[in-house]
Amino acid sequence: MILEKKKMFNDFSASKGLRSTRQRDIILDIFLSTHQHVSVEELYLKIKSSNPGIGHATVYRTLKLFTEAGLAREILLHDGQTRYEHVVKGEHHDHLVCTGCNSIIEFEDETIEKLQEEVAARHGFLIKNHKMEIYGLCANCRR
Amino acid sequence: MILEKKKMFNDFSASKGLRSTRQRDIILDIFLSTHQHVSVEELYLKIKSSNPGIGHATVYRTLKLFTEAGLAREILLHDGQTRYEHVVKGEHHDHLVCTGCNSIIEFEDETIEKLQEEVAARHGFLIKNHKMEIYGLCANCRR
DNA sequence: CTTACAACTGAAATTGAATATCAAAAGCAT
DNA sequence: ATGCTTTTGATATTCAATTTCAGTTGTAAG
Ligand SMILES: [Mn+2]
Ligand SMILES: [Mn+2]
Ligand SMILES: [Zn+2]
Ligand SMILES: [Zn+2]
Repeated sequence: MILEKKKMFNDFSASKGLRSTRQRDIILDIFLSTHQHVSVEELYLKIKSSNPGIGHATVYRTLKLFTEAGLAREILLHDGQTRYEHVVKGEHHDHLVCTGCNSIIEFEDETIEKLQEEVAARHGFLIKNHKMEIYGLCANCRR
Repeated sequence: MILEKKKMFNDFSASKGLRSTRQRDIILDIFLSTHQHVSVEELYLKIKSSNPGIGHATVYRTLKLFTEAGLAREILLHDGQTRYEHVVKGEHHDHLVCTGCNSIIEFEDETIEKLQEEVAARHGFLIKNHKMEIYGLCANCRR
């Protein structure tokens, strides 16, 4: 799982002529060890604690590379913090976002995905990706 | 249509004890005259050209009021610009966003909306609102 | 093992959207 | 008209994110 991701990034680096650096290895390790939907700042602080030398800019740059390489996905919620989640090959999910406690529930719905394809086809539109976020209150926050 | 919106905002203002000001009237007029999905900066520039006195902050503040009043909706795409679109009472739509030419196609799909309700119900989640954006290439940009 | 050079890094500066501040102006109930 | 409160807008500030650039590092060739 983790090795597979590292291989993915190695292959990506090779294909792009990128170099292998200590910083990228460390950032990938720590990213893979975080929970889903980690914010850049959260990740940066976690990295700092074991590797004080690594800079802000490098973390931002490297997360963009992970996204390009297909092992991370950018998430923009409504809190001004960009988050990244882990991409699992062949899987896709969307989000229920609780505005009460900020928790995020993931879900998959094959029928919705199919209908999206149909909508796109009806407009001659070629889908690259999509996002769907449902905002509201989770079971805990409702009562 | 436009009169109805103005009434909506008047009612909202009254209910909140807000005052009626020249600036809010102008901003509402010009907002209602813009295309869908106008960015704050676009709107601000349009306002400036006929009303040089009106400030940046007022435009931001007033758009938030429109959103609260239920006649505008905030849209965050991936270009770092907050956009606002017109809300038509009783209607809802989502977006196909072309990454080639930045055009936006609106669509409605009642079945998808129903399925979202079901997903939420399955998780005991109470929906307040949602957004769905499908990114890709429009018919023109495909070829 | 050098050397050469492009890629990479990180501290610091910069950008840019959005918000906060606060004195002056304007709305409104009396 | 008066008095009080809201609103405004120039300006400052915030904060995430990007850019800059001099120094460092990876790597391929000699
Ligand atoms: Mn997720
Ligand atoms: Mn729209
Ligand atoms: Zn919750
Ligand atoms: Zn297009």
